[in-house]
Amino acid sequence: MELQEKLRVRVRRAAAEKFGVELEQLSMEVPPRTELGDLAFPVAFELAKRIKQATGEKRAPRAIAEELKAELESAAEVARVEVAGAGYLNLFYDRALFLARAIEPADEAPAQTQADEDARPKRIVEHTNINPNKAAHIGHLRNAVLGDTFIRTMRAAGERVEVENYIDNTGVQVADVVVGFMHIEQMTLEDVRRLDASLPPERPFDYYCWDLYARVGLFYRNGDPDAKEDPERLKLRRETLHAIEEGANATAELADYVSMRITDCHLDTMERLDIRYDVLPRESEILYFMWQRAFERMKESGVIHFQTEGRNAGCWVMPMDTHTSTEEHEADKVIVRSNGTITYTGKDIAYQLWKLGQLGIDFYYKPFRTYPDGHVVWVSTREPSNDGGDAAAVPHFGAGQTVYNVIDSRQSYTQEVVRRGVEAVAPEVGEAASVHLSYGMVALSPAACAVLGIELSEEDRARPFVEMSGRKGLGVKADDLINRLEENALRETVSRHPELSADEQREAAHAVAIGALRYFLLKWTRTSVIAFDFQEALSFEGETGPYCQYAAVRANSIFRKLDEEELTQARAFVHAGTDEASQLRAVFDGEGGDELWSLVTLAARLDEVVAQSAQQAEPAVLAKYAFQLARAFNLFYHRHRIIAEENRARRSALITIADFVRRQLTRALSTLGIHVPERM
RNA sequence: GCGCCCGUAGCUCAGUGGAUAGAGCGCUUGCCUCCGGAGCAAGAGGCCGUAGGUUCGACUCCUACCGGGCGUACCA
Repeated sequence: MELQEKLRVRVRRAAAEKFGVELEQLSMEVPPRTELGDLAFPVAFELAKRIKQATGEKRAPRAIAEELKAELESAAEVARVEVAGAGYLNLFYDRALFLARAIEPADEAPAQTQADEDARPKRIVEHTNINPNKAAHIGHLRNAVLGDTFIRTMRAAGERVEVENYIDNTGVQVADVVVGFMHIEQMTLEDVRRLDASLPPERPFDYYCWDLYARVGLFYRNGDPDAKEDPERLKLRRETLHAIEEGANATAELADYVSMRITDCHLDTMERLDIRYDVLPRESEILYFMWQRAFERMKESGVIHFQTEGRNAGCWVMPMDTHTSTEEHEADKVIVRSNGTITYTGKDIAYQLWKLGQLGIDFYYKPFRTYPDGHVVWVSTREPSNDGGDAAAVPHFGAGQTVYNVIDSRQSYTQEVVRRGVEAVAPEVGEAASVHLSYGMVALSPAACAVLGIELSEEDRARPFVEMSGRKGLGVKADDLINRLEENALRETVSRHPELSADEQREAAHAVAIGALRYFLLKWTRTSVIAFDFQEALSFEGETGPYCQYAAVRANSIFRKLDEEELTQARAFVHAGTDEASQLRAVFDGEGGDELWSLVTLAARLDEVVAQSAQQAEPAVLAKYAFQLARAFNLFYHRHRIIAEENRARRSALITIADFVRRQLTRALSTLGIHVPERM
């Protein structure tokens, strides 16, 4: 990276000296093939244009490139420079020198004190956010894996990040399940507790609620899925919702039990995927602590007003000039309903203002769960905690500089409203502080529907995919899919490695299953809709996580057979004097040298790919890179007998390259949340 | 109607304004002499939705059109 910056400066200086052109921007690219060079500057095209503009003189890009060539060639790291194509300036590194530098361990970052850490700008990422009323499905998994990987990528790029998982514990969806327990099953809180304790581990509480939630949907329709909802029965939902908001009654207690138990189940599911959180802000506390202040600020800023006429009479609304009124509805967005209750969007604005430190208020917290490594997830509470021990131990949450909300693209309108609300209340923070990390939904392919035994309507059959629906109980549960992946991986591991203990086999199978799942969810760019297909999701071959893991495992097996001493010697050879360097150059210049070299430059690109992936908030960039690197390594592995190589220079090169690539690949996978097992 | 997203190989998808548009799956054909075949290699397969424009240069940017998806709630 530093080297590239140095070369950039040289080109810019030469352009100024020889042609009198100051280039503010200078693009660099990687040539399509190694034989063309390691770095290309299309600068001559730009210069030709600028010279013509300034003087009217027409100069050939190739001739311009020729004039710049010498300046680049004089750099020590550069072996040679060629002018190619219509006028590219293509640069070739000194391969021996480059390899020696690439394998040097990165400088250790100086240890930070807590005070230093607290002073750094904080990014907040909110993800998962599953309604706590049923088991998580694969759509929720895409959200969580995307969010978690984005966090890992930002941390790898050196950022300070806080992870939040918003719990909508007082919403309609929770109320629906409570209606189910109370009015379909005629259960009290004690009954539900007893039921929960009696459920088998393979059909836990969140699974039970999944089915119950679907039954409630039918209940509202008097048992006919195609019928309209019965207003009498919907009244039960309204009453339940009201009781939950009121608090301090049996219904609210049941709702609290349900939502927290389900949240616990969700955290269990996410823990299987190595996904963890710092804090769980709940809607109940946002309403209790944050709403009044946020409401006042919105009124003061004039971003919302009280509507006295029309369809929205009696509501507090935010005008949305990006939208137009239609026959069905006004363009304004309702924030407070005419009955005085607050819409989801209203609560979301309050939450967002808190996340950006704009309300000057905080929640109370208590520990929700402690992970095996001691990390604590906190949950917001109304009262100071007395079971949490030392209040000073609570980290300072919120007040982020930038907030990323991982939410699917169907909610982009709501997110736009939130952003505008924040911008109006806190112009100094502005719209830029709120980022909607939008992604496409996970739908079911026709084949997946067939597997699940879902009967499709004629209309649905004509479509490429079918939307999942929690309300209808239509979808693939996250734990079911993970279970199937683990079963398949275990079967494979047992047959490949009968010599391993059962624990080791299970551990390897788990790593493979998670690798497969995380990679499957990350390989698509954010905007694309995933049409979920079992065969594809369960595959361990081709462009998959296990393919990448396998490459790293094979690399590790080389070093199991090699002495520690041999690696040290190989590295010493690469680092040694001019004589060894010229022998190394000969290796790269010899047959298959370009292929070896392209593997080195690809592996060396990890840091810039991580930076790019973080900057674009696009984990797929890193996922594709990991796959590409694994593919290149597999080819290398196939072509070269590393341990058997007798030529000293060649052997040293092969060993250090294999070691370098496995370290970079392992780091890339780890940033994707994919662990490399010992054997698989 | 309005807003956002998407049309690239048989299928599913990558593709910073730049050089010969790539991958996986599927299909055809080869490869265990071992550091692991969850692998490697080769082959077939493309008016990059259509038509204009900008540019030295367009899959990429702009405009129009055609086709698809999702929003556009006093649901969350």
